[in-house]
Amino acid sequence: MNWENGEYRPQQARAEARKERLVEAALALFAEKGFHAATTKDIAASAGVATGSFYRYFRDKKAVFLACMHRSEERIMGGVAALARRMEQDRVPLARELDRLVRFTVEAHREVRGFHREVLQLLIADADVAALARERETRVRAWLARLLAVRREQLRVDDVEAAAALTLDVLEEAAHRAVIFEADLREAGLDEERLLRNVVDMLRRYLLADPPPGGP
Amino acid sequence: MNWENGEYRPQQARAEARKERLVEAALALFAEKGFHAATTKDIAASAGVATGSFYRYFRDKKAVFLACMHRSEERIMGGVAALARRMEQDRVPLARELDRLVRFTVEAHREVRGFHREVLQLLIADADVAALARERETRVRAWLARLLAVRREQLRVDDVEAAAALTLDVLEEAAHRAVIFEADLREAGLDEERLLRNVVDMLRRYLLADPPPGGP
Amino acid sequence: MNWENGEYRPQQARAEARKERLVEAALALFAEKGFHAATTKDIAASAGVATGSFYRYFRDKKAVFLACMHRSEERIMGGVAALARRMEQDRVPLARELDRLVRFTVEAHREVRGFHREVLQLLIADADVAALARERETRVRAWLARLLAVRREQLRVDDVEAAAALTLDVLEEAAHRAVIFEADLREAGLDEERLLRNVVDMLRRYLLADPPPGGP
Amino acid sequence: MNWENGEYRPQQARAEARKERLVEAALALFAEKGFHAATTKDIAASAGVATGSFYRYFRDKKAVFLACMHRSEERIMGGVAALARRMEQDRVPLARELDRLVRFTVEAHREVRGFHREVLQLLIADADVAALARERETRVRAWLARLLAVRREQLRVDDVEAAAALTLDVLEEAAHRAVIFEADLREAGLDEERLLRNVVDMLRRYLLADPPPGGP
DNA sequence: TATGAATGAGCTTTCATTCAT
DNA sequence: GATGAATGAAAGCTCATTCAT
Repeated sequence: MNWENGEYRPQQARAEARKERLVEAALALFAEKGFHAATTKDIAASAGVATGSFYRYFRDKKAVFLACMHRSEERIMGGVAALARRMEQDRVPLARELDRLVRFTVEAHREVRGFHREVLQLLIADADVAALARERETRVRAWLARLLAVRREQLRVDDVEAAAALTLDVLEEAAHRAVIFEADLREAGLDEERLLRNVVDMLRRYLLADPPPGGP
Repeated sequence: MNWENGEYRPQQARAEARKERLVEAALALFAEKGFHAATTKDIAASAGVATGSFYRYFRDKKAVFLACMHRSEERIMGGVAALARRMEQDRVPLARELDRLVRFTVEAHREVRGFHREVLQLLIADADVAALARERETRVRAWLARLLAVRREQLRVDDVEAAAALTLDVLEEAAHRAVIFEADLREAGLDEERLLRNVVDMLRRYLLADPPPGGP
Repeated sequence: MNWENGEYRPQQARAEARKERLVEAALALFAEKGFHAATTKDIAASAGVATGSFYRYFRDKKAVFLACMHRSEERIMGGVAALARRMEQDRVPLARELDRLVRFTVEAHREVRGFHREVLQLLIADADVAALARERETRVRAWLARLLAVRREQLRVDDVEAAAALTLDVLEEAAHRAVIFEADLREAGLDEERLLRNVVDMLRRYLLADPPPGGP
Repeated sequence: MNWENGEYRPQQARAEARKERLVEAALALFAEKGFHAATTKDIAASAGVATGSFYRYFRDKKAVFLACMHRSEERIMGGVAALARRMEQDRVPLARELDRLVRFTVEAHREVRGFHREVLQLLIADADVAALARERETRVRAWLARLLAVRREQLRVDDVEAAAALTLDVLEEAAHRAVIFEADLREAGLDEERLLRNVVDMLRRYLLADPPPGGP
């Protein structure tokens, strides 16, 4: 057999597809109903497999949650890598890159959605979840810190570490607002575009030595 | 009888005190263990009443959660009102008020802590929770929008609505970071003070027409 | 609360009766179907209570099994004590006492029956069961050793310890045969009386310096 | 096809070897972990065949258990036959033959060990197991009865049938004690040798018209 | 009215058995 | 024929809710 971290590593294409479907189903259900409310039966049924089959691929419910976290990270990091490549190819001023970054973060979160909430939830209770989440955070933060560091001459802030951390927080929070609570936005008489323009403006003012003139 | 929104409105002082204790106990347990892990038996026992008595005061487990949300709002809004009064009494430039606001938000969250996490959790699955949360948000946002509006001459942003919304998001997110994930902060080589100074700086640059010179 | 060794010690008469019924039902079902085949649902239903109620009285399935062992021991030891008293009152030659002992052992086992088999079964897998069983054995063996020791002048064997152990084995085995496998006996063309007379005869020849003349 | 009593009767040598291995593996696992704890997956894996192949050779789990019983009987009866032959060759007094018989029984049980326990277990719940066990018992008892009958002039008991039955019981019980519960023996301050000498002594006193003088 | 024992639906997980490959 | 992944019924146990006292 071929087990690793409570997950079965399938050799065959069909098995891989099945496991894929299970992770996908779990991701959706965790996002929709939360970790506790989403039952393994639900997940299996939603993936079109029998209850027992779930346990061929994952040692227990937590294992599939961790797999979902990995999946979610892959997506985010895949996007981040693509973005980084694009930024490398056509160099533009940081002011415009910040705009891209904000738009990208929102799009990336649109897929991961409610699942993130569950991670925050289990973070407290479970050490494995906490470790994985922190690891991911650290990686993204490091990437952003490097990004800022190599553009230091454009910055007004000295403390690049702290700036990266706060920028990331703002990006995430804005994405949450835009994606998860669109209803809130509407009720507040706002819309996504108006919010995001303000976010970009705020980050520019905060980070850049020479922000573009004009408000959001 | 006198039921309202799944809660019993007690006439007698003793009953009022009991209900009080139940909400208090629930708030603590929800924050500590989460909505699902905190059992009604736990809550009742922790409040010093019998399991069955719980259901004299609340229609079900969700009802006490909503009551906790009200309680949590009362606290926040009480603090907000006190802050507003203080701001009214000794008028200082918005730049300094922003500093106060950030510190206050962190302190306010320190008390409500884990419970907030649960609200975010149930927000998605439950319409009542969502409605209540939105209502609260709206009220706080309106307050902040008014605060900014009357200091319009100090602002560089025109869209006060959007600015209030974004400012609130940043405040909340920063509070979460500072209060809930201190461990993360430490691991990232940061500390609360460094984070908060950056938050204040960012908000000043974003909001103020004439921000104080110097970085965070 | 009042928990002890995975068992709830009820204060009230009604609760006591319920627990009683549960132990009784468990004893019967374990004897009839074995530990694994007897489900907690079965036990609860057979005792006339809900599944969940089972777990108010016993921490888990093993706990009720241990309770059954205690119950079974109480019965055996109660009988042994009564027998010992009777033996004390009207002193008769050991030869006749052995007859009594055999008859008594059979009767005692008739009640406990198949449950004993389960004890033997779980003995191997579970340390708690093993400890309890060994303790009981030791106590009975000690009692029998004392019985023989004070009648030493009637014995032909010197090694009272070993004699007591073997006698006990023979008693138990004979009781099993007589009680559990009556069908076997019948098929073998035997009957209980014929078997027991042989047992008594064997023990007399083995133990007594001066066994009564004549065969079984 | 060629099915019989839930077992497939293979024609080919390779298939025969496979079935053999399955029975052997099952025997070991039943003895080690018990009927319920030993899974068909375990058994198949331990025999080096696929899970599904198990069901080509046995209708279900019970079928392999019955096959194990047959296998166990073959062993016992093989040993009995060998013993009988040896007894036929060098005729010695029954007193010495009893000693051999006791030692032999213990050795025979040492191999079958835990499996016997499982038979006792399933005996009650399952008619087929009971029938098979009874059949085996009957055969051995008949053999012992014949053995005693042809040595009738050395016996003090008349009822050879009953004597054979009881002797067998004692042999089995002693073997159990000696093999399975060595720990118990030690705790009781005894050892195997001391127990077995007493058993031989007891059987001699019980069976023989002219037992050797001296105690165990 | 307050109590807390009783309820039972529903959860996660296991495993004898089947069946597509 | 052999394989081992897939199946799903059923296990032990929990807990929101009810109800007799």
